[in-house]
Amino acid sequence: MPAKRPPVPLSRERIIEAALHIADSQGLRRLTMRRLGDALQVEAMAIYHHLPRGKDALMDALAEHVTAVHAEPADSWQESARAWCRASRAALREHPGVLALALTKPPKGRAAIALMEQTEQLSDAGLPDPAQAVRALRAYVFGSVAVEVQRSGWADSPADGAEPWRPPSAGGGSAAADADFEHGLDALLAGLNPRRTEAER
Amino acid sequence: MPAKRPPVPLSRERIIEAALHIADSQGLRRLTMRRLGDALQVEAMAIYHHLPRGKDALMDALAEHVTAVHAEPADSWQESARAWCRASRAALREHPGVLALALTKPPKGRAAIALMEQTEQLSDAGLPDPAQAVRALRAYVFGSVAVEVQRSGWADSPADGAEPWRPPSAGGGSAAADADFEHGLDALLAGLNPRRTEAER
DNA sequence: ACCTGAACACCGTTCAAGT
DNA sequence: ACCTGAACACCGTTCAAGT
Repeated sequence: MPAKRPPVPLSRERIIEAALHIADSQGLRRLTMRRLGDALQVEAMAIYHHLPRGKDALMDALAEHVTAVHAEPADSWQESARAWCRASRAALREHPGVLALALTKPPKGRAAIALMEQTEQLSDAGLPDPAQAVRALRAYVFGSVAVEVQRSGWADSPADGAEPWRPPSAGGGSAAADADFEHGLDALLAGLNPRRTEAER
Repeated sequence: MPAKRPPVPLSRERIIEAALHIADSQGLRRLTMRRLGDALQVEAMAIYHHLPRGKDALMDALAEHVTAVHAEPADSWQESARAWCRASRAALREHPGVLALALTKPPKGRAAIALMEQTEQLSDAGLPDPAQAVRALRAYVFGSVAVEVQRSGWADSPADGAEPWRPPSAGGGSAAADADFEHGLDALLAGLNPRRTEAER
């Protein structure tokens, strides 16, 4: 019987991946340094070598991971905004276990950079207050995902599956939620428009 | 020297009040059964007599407390909706320490009842899909409070004051946030309107 | 009925030590 | 450089016991 040497060395990425899996399948309160070590086939203390600030650093990294979305600028600012709103929603929905962190922790690192890029895209398109527009769009994504995940009852039974998460498919399920999201997004984008009609007459 | 007998007996209300104070001033992660006991001048184990399911029950109670807002029905459904949106926002802003719970935990008890009341108010006003309207309004409140609290950097320094919380008053502070909120709320309410103009012609 | 004390299993983090 | 083992202070929760 061959002696087991850790096949793949520990890394920040592998730690975050494993942490997301635990949080999504068992809930944030069960995400523990020791359990995380077990999942990675390593003593919990080894994690500190890759995340020096310990659990706080882990929480920050999780929030950043699920919140730092990048989307290529499109033809119109509306399409650009639509793209990263959809991407943000998808990322948040995929990881309900860290949603509380994502909605609550101020953006840092790559998340903060992504925010700046988005603001710049809207600024280049000539929007009068691009920062405010980005805030409004972020608020929309945050709010709709929060309500959707709340409604799914995820927080009540976070121990069912190992997969990312599947909204209750029958009756008021994912398709209706998607339609609601797109509909509200359209309305918001229309509201953000520097009302061309008014200026033209 | 008179012997100190606990002056006021422990109660569910006093426990929740103290817990909110700790969460808002020090952060949710520092809200501990033992610390809570200290704040209440009692051994931690005494709390279990009033909250049998322990810390889980406490978390539920906190989410419910900050999320169960009641507002009297007004003349129009718009004014009713405006009233409880404002009340919800105020309650959430007052307690940033439990915002993560409020946005994440499915509504129970008085919170669920408040939701039903709101749906009924919109239903009585003849809105085609009152449940969806309530969801949209809730999402709006959740999202705007989330970005506002995030922006305030509260999660980065939850140890500064004992008072509920004061948004950074200078430069993009509370007044601008209020105006943004009202403006967006107007737009949303307009969008929810069963477009009278279209039906009339 | 309401609270305490001791106990148990578990947690985050440190530090010296191993390789 | 990367990981382990032992240790420390702290945590949630139980249970029998006190009043």
